[in-house]
Amino acid sequence: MTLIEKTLESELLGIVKELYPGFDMSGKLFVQKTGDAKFGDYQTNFAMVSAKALGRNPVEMAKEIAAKYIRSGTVERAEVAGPGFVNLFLSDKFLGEYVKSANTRAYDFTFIPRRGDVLVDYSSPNIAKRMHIGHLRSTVIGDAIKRIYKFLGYKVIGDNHLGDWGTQFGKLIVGYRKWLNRADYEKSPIGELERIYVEFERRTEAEPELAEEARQELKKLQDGDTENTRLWKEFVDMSLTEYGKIYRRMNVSFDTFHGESFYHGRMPGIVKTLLDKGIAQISEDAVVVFFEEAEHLPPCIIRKQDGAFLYATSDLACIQYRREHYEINRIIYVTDDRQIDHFRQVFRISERMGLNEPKVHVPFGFMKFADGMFSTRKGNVILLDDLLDEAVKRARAVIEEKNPGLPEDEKDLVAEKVGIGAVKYADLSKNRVSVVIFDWDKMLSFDGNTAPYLMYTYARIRSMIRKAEDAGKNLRDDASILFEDALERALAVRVTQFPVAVMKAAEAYSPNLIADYLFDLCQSYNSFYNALPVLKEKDELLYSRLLLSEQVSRVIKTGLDLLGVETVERM
RNA sequence: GCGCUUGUAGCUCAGCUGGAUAGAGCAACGGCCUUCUAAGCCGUGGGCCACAGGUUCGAUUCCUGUCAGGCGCACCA
Repeated sequence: MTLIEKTLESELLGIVKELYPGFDMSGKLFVQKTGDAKFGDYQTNFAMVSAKALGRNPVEMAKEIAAKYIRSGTVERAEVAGPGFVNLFLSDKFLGEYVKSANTRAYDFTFIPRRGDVLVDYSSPNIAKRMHIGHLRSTVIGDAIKRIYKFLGYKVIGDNHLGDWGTQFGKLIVGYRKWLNRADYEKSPIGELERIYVEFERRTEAEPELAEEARQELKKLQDGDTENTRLWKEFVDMSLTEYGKIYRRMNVSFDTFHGESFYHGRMPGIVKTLLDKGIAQISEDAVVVFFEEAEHLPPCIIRKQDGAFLYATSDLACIQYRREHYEINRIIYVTDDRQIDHFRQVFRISERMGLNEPKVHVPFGFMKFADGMFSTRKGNVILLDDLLDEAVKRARAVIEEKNPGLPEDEKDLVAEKVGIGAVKYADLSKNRVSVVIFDWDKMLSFDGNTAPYLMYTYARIRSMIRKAEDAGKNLRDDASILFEDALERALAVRVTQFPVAVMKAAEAYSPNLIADYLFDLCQSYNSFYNALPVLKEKDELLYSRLLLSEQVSRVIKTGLDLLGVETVERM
């Protein structure tokens, strides 16, 4: 179905064309929601934006435009306000019908240029390390961005760019040969590998020759040494098995797992190209790209003195690979903001190489404790599984208190969804590009703008609809949505705002805009729910409110799904 | 030193490509369950939107500068 803004804009376009023939209104003509119901439901700033170019008074223009709305079926009345706003009050009939058909037909997003593939890089854990809460944000935000772009009709590929080729493998191979505890390794493979890694870091201070040994093992691995390759493969496979469990638990999925190793074969070619084209040069035996002073970027090392490749090399190879295998619409990288410079470097270099596809880095603030950084090396991490367990445990306790009558197995299921939803939403509802101080109580809050609040609103509606069905009052196709109370109307207007909220979230790569929208919708619904009875009303009003409730529940479910948060029918 | 980033209520944060008296949640206080799930709703108090200039009909939003925090700055990812 056509977005309400599009309907209103095309109507406005007709009016404006008639009033100001020949005027170039590109980029000036748009309709947006209002901040307050007294300013109508939607508004346009066209008069204010165009007055200067037309040499007119904006208020007079606004009056001319408003006057043309007299016989519109969509707009009941148009008012001029302030310095030249035209405030549009939708007709109840149009609004009711729009809300009634919302969600039953797919929204029409064909006006968005959606050609090609959107590639999203996210999660990207380092092999042989258990996932901890530092991996949460990239995983959850990346997954949501993927879902949001899919919803808009893009073809999306989610790629887990695994850290499966870094320096840690040299250290792991050395440690594996020297200190591995076989029994522990069989019991908890990644746990033991982590221990070895920490051991390596601990000993390096006293035995600096270990570092050199690790460098050599890494080089051997990168040159294809059989034994080192076998070990490497073992580490990767075991890690992926563990990650698979946690991704399933979090309802996160990927289309490809092309880690850094996947691009290894391309890296010499990348280096050669960069040198041949004069983009890179040899400096202190390394291959380095330097930037212009105005770019304010530090030199970027493409190949180390010892011949090994780096993160930047694999990212360039990755872009090249994608160019050959996809029709790239854009590439989206979701990582913490410490990598901003890295991606600026990679993007600049790739452009000089002629790899000009749009690329965007979506940075977020990394998470730390009040007293310092997480570090596998130091051992002060909170494992992702432990965080989820704690969340589920707390959710279980609340269910026990609020809804003890639920069957035990359903309590478990609901606790899992509520707990995990709360954790994911805690990250998705924020837009902060600054450090996040980890705090159990904030991460696992169930009040206010949280997943449990939204899920609760959904469950309430479902419960009401079940009760209606039990009473023989099923939803009716021929019901109309009536606006007897301002609360109903405010709620209906919010339902119409959903698709644009999704578009804005996509444009800004900010899932929190959907979270904000859903929270607002749910607050509006709960006010309605609290003030206006549904099942006690006479039929016409009962079916109207039931249908409105149903439509709200669908938006909540769809919206939460875009955030990767599941709903439950009761809680 | 250079660069990036952040600064909004006591705390945690929204604020939609510049829009009308700046919004939530938590915390505090006062109400609402014989009525559809009180994980809820209604109300009260709480703000020179870090500071100073500039652009604009209009600035929390854009530009410049200052101050403060965080992060990055050749062979980690």
